[in-house]
Amino acid sequence: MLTHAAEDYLKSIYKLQEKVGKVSTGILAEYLNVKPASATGMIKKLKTMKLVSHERYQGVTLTDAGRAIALEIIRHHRLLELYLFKALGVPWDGVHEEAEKLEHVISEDVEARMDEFLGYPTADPHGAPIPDKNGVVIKTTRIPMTDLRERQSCVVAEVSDTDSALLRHLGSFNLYPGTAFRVVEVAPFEGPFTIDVAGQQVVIGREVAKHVFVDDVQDPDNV
Amino acid sequence: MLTHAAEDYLKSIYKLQEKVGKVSTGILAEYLNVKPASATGMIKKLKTMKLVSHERYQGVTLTDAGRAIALEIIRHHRLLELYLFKALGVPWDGVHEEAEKLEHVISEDVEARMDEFLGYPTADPHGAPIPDKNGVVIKTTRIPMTDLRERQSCVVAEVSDTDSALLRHLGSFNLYPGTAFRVVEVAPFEGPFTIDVAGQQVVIGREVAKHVFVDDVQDPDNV
DNA sequence: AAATTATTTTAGGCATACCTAAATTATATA
DNA sequence: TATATAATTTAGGTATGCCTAAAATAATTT
Repeated sequence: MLTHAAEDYLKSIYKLQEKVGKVSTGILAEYLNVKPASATGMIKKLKTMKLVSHERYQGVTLTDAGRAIALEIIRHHRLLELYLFKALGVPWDGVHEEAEKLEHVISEDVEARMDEFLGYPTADPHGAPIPDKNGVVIKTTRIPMTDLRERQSCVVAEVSDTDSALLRHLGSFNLYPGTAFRVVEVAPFEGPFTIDVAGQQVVIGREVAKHVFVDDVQDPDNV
Repeated sequence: MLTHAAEDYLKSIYKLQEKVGKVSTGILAEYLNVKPASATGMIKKLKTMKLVSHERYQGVTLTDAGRAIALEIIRHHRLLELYLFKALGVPWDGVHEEAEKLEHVISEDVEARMDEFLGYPTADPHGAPIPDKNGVVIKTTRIPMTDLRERQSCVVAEVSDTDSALLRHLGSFNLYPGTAFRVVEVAPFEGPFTIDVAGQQVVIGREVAKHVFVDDVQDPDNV
């Protein structure tokens, strides 16, 4: 069996691979809040287990076996988040931290029961896709909110799950996955977005908008 | 924060203190499946944290602070068992193992939500009492089934939770906490018990009966 | 009381996973 | 191309928590 630390490394390598492509030791260490030397050590260990490929100074890549484990952990995490949210009413800005601890200890049996209870869901409370039991992830188009132009409408698809304060902020405007909004105004010089959510006008700073991803972008009818 | 190992030691010391009174290093080590030398090491560590008292060769005792932590962990464990059983349908012979891992990582917030969902219960699926938030345990009379005599009736109060096969065996006879039965026959020379459970006659071996504790013992009406 | 047996503790090792500091290798700049 | 800078790896150290083997202490038997 893998240690929790090893599982966290595999999960992080997977996420960074998705986000930035090549995963260097330094990037990985920064992401995990450890020193580069520690990352080197774990990478060597994972390599002996054939879970990653690695050539000195060239970055890490997951092997098929490593990716399978990474996706399993991510599935645990996201199912747990949704379960805590729906079954126990844990606020969405708290589920990430909680799931982070539980993902390493939950059994496949309990996971399957939660999956059934939730009706085999495909996204967590932040809109992130839940890999299925075989590690298959459904990828959908996700446009950063910062790409939107004035008068476009769209639906929130996903938001970053790590910053609890950001989530409370977005929650206060009802900006959950599934919520539709329309861009009223984009202030010039990288300024904030004014949007219309269910008839209410709300100002979203650019730094916040960078963490919101949308779907179903529609240009105004009267062009 | 305490390590999982330290929490397990405190919990075990508490349980052994209840069961056998004085807790020696050897007994503790055996209970935890570690060597006596390892137990000595952890006892020293817990002593520096003022969670146990210990004089060389004299056994361990929990301090008030140590007992509070032990009861907190036991509360986590038993609430989790009941939650897994009631909310997710995990069979009662599986909840112990599962809770054993979860008890160290569940937050007070999630625990409070499970407690509310369950309606502030006072016993786990095996009949063991759930300490309240302040560490208060309701103690009730628990007579070993082996003390019963022919024709007495009673109600199952509690069964050992650690042996999964035993639990499946008892479950197959519906011998859950709350189930009433009547002793039909006690075979001589430490032999098995024949009991009547809801009209069905069932034979319970003495070794099994040692792990069943009962309540509400009534002598036959026609004495 | 002395000797044997059992229990407990000390001493020294191993693996995990982190750290800092120094050495190495790669990359960018002059 | 040589040199400065940045990234990565190696080397050596810390803490946890387990182990075995040997020493110390306590309990039991003769």
